[in-house]
Amino acid sequence: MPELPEVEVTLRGLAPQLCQQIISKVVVRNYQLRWPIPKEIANKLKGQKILEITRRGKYLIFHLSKGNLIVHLGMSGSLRLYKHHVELQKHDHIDVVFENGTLLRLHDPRRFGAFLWWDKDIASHPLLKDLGIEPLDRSFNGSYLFDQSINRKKAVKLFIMDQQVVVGVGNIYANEALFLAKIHPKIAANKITKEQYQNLATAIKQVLKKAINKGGTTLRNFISSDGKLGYFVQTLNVYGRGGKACYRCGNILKEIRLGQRSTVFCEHCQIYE
DNA sequence: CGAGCAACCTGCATGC
DNA sequence: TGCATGCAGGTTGCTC
Repeated sequence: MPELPEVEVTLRGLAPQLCQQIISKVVVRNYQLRWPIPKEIANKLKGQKILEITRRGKYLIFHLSKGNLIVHLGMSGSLRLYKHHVELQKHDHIDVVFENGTLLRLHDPRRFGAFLWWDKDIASHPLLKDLGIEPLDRSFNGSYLFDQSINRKKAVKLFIMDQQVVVGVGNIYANEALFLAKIHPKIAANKITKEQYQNLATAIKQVLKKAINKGGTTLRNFISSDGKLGYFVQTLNVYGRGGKACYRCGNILKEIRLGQRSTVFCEHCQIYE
């Protein structure tokens, strides 16, 4: 499921319910995620209070009394809260039970997610320490992208999906943002002007914020719901629309592969030069 | 630095 | 109906 907006929506759904709650039990049914879940995780987490939940890129960070729980949803993961008993579904790998009876359940069919313990400075974690800036921060703007692009010859789409440049821009929203900014995905990053990067930064913020807001509208269903969160609620201009007509000019949208990822764009609106 | 690929997994759509 | 193929929103890590 998740790009940044889905993770942010998950965070907003969980935080009000879980902050100040104390973990009474953790059940792990499958330890094999992207990295093996630490064997001692259940004992480690038991009795700890959730002080705060934050997000860094696509990572969720549960700040506990004695350290941090880092969760990544990978390609297919989701976290859901339940107030009452529900039937176990296939791929429900982890349950975190709280003293007030609330259940937090991780579901992840492809098991590309992560569930890790870290009791040192959170910023120093190997998975987090090299991450780029947050796209919704003020410091993320055209000048930043332009400066970062000096000497970078890779395709601009891969450049904005590089988590060391800016976090949270996944394949769907990279396609969408480039369409909005009228930039061809294959242009070398260092060939793009500062003005174009200003448009691109604006487009990225716009696409992400819109998705978060749409996800937010389904938040009321967050608890014990089977409704799908976030995705595809907003209209996608290009992603998944290869071979169909461009909404802006009617031209047939082209689909190519870039870095093994599906890339869709309009050859008329997004000029390659 | 960057392009390309393989890997980690399951589910789903497609075509024969 | 069954089976093989290819693809999917992420990320690491290797080769050349």
